[in-house]
Amino acid sequence: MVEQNLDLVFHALADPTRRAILDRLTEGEATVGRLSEPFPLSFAAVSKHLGVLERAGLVTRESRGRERICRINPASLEDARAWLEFHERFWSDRLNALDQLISGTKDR
Amino acid sequence: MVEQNLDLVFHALADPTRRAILDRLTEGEATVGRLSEPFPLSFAAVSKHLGVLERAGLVTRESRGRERICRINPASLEDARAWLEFHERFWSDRLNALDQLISGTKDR
DNA sequence: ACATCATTTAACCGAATGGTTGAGCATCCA
DNA sequence: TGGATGCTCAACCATTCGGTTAAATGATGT
Repeated sequence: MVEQNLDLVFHALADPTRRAILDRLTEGEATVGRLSEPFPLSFAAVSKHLGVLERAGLVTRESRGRERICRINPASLEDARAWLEFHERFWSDRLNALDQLISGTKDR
Repeated sequence: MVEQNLDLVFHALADPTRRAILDRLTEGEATVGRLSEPFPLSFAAVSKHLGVLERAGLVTRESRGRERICRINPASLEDARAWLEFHERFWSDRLNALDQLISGTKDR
């Protein structure tokens, strides 16, 4: 559940175009057309990227007339950030202790 | 540079097997063989996963005799965590302001 | 009604991913 | 020396990915 969500979120974030889209969305909501402007990509390609972001829960698309306006949904980021923060902190805290432990016990 | 590193790190984290490997490595260093034990995968598959993690800078492999011992390198996580934390905080801070802005320009 | 605009969907393509098996390379040990 | 062990590399396969163009859907405006 959370695990699979992490798959989707990390996968979505692993693409520079998608991260750029998210960056752009931090300036405020935008339509698909407006979002695709800065990219040398087809309209459809950006729409696909938005699909990936939406499936990961990072972005919501809402129909307004014939446009679809996109917004960021930071909630999904929280899972990923929590995972990273936990692991990073865990490792940082343990690093010295681990080194000592390792050199003392050898692998077994 | 940082951007490309984010590609590699997020991509590496987008796979449950690789996250499990990282989880396992938090318990201490381990050889490739030991790491592959809990997975219903071939040895070579796990070795490949470790390659992905290593290329992302998340893991280091060091030869020790005929074994290769793997360790976590939390430094690379930092980039990803920083990216996420910045964006999440940015969005959280902006969310209310955005809502107001939006409901001001359009009815709600 | 009609043409146009905004967006998605479908079909397709080349490249990358995640997996396999099997060969190859060091290293350890009897 | 020779055989087993630990691991990587190469070749292969099916699936997914990121992109394209073209057709389809749906709302707008005249």
